Amino acid sequence: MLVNQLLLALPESEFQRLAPHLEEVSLSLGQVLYEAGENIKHVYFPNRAMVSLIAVLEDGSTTEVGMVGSNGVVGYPAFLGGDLTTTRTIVQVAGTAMKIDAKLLKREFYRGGVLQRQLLLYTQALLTQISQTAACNRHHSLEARLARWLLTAQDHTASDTIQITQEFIAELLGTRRSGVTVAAGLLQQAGIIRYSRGRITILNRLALEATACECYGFIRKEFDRLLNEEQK
Amino acid sequence: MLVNQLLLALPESEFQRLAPHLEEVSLSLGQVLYEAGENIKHVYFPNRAMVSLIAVLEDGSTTEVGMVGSNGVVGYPAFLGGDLTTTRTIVQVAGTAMKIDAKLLKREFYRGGVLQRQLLLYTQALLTQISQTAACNRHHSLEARLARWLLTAQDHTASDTIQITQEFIAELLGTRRSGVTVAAGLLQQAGIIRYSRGRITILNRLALEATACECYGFIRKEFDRLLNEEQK
DNA sequence: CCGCTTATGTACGGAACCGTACAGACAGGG
DNA sequence: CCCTGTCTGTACGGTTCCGTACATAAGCGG
Repeated sequence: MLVNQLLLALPESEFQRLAPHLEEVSLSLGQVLYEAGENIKHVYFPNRAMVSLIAVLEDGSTTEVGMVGSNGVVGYPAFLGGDLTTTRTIVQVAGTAMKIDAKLLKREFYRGGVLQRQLLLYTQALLTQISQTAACNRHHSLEARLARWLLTAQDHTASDTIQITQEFIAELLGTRRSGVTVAAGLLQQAGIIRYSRGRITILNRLALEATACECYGFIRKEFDRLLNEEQK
Repeated sequence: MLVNQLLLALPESEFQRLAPHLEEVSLSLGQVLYEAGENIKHVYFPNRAMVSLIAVLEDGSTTEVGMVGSNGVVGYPAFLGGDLTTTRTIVQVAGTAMKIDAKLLKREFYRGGVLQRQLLLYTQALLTQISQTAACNRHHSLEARLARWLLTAQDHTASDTIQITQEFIAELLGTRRSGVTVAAGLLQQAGIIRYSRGRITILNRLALEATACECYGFIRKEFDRLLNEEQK
């Protein structure tokens, strides 16, 4: 079902131009949408799925720089014009997305209109998210960053359980797996989450918010400002 | 003198539309172009000046997320549409810039054309820069990041001396001043730089490149690809 | 030339995290 | 029901960097 907010914000006439070319596809957990350096052929508008943008360093170490959910779009190089992406892009929470040919979207983008405006606003929101993440990575503790990640992940899903192993979280946070085990253990002991073999359940969201760094609220607020204001 | 590459890349006709509204202003060291959260009234196209985008956390700690020189533009929220900026923006290397009213630039941007294309390509380059910085901040040592910063700063200036105190570098790298002293001391002992009361001279650029992390070359290559390719 | 401000050098205990290793615990297939 | 692969818990020395403090040095104004 189409729930992507960028698409839903389009006026009927603009949406009808895209509609024939939108294909609903299912995104499965772990699916790689693009590898770093790859040419973008398709753009995805997630519906209740969540996708990570991951920077990959030469030694193979990784860091998640952005998370895209049903309020966003995956594949910004398609409309910004650079074509190639520099971040590995992986499905983190399974779901569906509306898929569209990159060149076609680019053509529609250059017509201007609400589509263009929405995509540019989303780009700015993403810039804020990534910028804040860069600062967060310098200043905030692993536990705080883990809490932030869990909150954001939950925002992008309906449910309060997330399927992901500690190994994978470690790659996103750019740290060791055993570090995640310790941090997650603290949260679990405090009764904030429950953890078992690749399934995390959030038990106490308020406490999680208290543990997370400011970056969670900061980014969320900016997304609201940029993307939800006009729906009033 | 106008040397900003984004403006120079415009065809004569487009440039003439902007020209009457462009004002050459001098940017002095330490000048704050925008504070975080501020509404953007003017956009700047630097000429041989360098400007830092700085994320500011609640406790006042800071981290530089991007550096803009004469190949770029300062004030992306003006044309992306979000108006407000979330990063403090400071002149790091004095020089001049072409200044233009934000609303006016936005209007020209929405006409499409080469201006729009150039600004969007630059936005993608900036996204790459910030993303890489986020990963860099997790994985690379202070010394490597310092070396990268010096190289990038030199790229944005004509000369091989940079005016900046260790205190200020510390704020950009998101670390302590005394940490910078140690890292800079290592570079100085190796004969790579010379340092004295707010003036750094780069003596051996090749050695500096060997010390810097991969992020320097990675970002530079992507900027070349996106912004210099079409001038062929 | 003196004194003051600003910039840099250095030190030191402590915290967070790394790299690595290994043990235990759980789930699913044979 | 056991075996195996996967996931999680834990440990430990080492490293980097933090927070803080204090000392030295370089320039500038008077």
